[in-house]
Amino acid sequence: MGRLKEFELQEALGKAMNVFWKKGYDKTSLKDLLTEMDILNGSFYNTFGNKKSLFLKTLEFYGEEITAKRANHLTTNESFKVGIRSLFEDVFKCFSDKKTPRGCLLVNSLSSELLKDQEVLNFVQTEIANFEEFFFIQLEQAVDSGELDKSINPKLTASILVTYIQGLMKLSSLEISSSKLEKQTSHFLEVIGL
Amino acid sequence: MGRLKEFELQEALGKAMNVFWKKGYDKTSLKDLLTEMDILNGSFYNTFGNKKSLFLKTLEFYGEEITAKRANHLTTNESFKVGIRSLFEDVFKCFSDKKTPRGCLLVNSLSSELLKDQEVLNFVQTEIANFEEFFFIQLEQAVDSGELDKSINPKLTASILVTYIQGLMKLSSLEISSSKLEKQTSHFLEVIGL
DNA sequence: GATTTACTTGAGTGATTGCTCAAATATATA
DNA sequence: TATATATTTGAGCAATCACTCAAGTAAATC
Repeated sequence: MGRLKEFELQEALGKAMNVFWKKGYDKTSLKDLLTEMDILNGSFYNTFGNKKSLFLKTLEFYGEEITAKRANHLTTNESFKVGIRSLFEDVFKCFSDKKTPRGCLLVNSLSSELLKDQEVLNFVQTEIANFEEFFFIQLEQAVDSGELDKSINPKLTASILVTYIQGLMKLSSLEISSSKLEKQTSHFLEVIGL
Repeated sequence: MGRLKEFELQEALGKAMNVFWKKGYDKTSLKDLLTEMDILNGSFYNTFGNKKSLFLKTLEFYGEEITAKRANHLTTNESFKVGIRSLFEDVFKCFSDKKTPRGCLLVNSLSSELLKDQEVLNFVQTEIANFEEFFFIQLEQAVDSGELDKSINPKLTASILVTYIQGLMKLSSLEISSSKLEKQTSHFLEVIGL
């Protein structure tokens, strides 16, 4: 059965994700990745194929580890209003956390050139669409149950939320004051009726 | 007084901006720039110093050429409501225009690594702050004149607008359907009372 | 213990990166 | 027309890029 792997795949993937998150895809060199993942050239290409292929795997990892956990705030809390605030609280907590890179992997690491790659573009589009769909379902439930006002349009509100969050992630990577973003978000939620 | 320049500075700057806009800072090579600007190595370094210095100049150029013209929609139209819709119309027109790169130069070209450069970060932060301040002033006027409801908070609304627009730019670079973004934006404006 | 198989190691690939520099060229002034 | 000065030209720099490959090593199976 041959020699055993000397590193844990999930652990290495997590470390790679952090590098891409912090430096962006283009500015992350193989040397950066190998150093952080603590493996050598051969092991890398043997396991992950190439840089882009690893990147796609870290996008998947991000979806499972980060986005999914954030979505949980909506499903585990008793109401949408409480849940969505809990979700944003989590986002802002990450902004202050020095260990977590600011912003969102999707926002930070994707260059225009990289998005010309159909495989990457498709993956990201799907990820965004899923996130929006998730919001939509949660919003619809909250409207149907009477928690939220009937005047709220779940479809459009879901897409507005996604757009706003993308902007928030961008601004946070511009080192805009976290408390400023927190205040405006709180106001934003009230104004759109959530 | 020596030999004359064989290219127009503003024209070359505009061409450079388009390359950065389309490919992002990192993925734009000097070869890309020289080809598009139609000048040679020496002329480049003689005139612009280096790649980063040119980039900062194109950011300035973008502020004057693109952002300023968009701001005009608010000052030349008779009301804020009409003006802001005219501004967004302009943005969406650019999304459909094949010649203009999708999204915003600031959103597309800035990598996390580049933002670690204090000069770049400061410039972008100021640009964003100015844009927000402009919205604030226009909103305040519209509220004072009675065009907009007194319940509208000009400061917070201005920052929400900036965040939303940043998100819109990001999503447009992800090739999200322009008509979808147009519909949700129209709804967004109504919901926040504009 | 021999063989097979998978992983690790590290030197090395050609291509590309941003940038330098000396020589050639063109223009305004003396 | 001669001189001073600014721009253009293109070869070439060291560094870095993603990636390859052959040799070495460790484990499972026979």
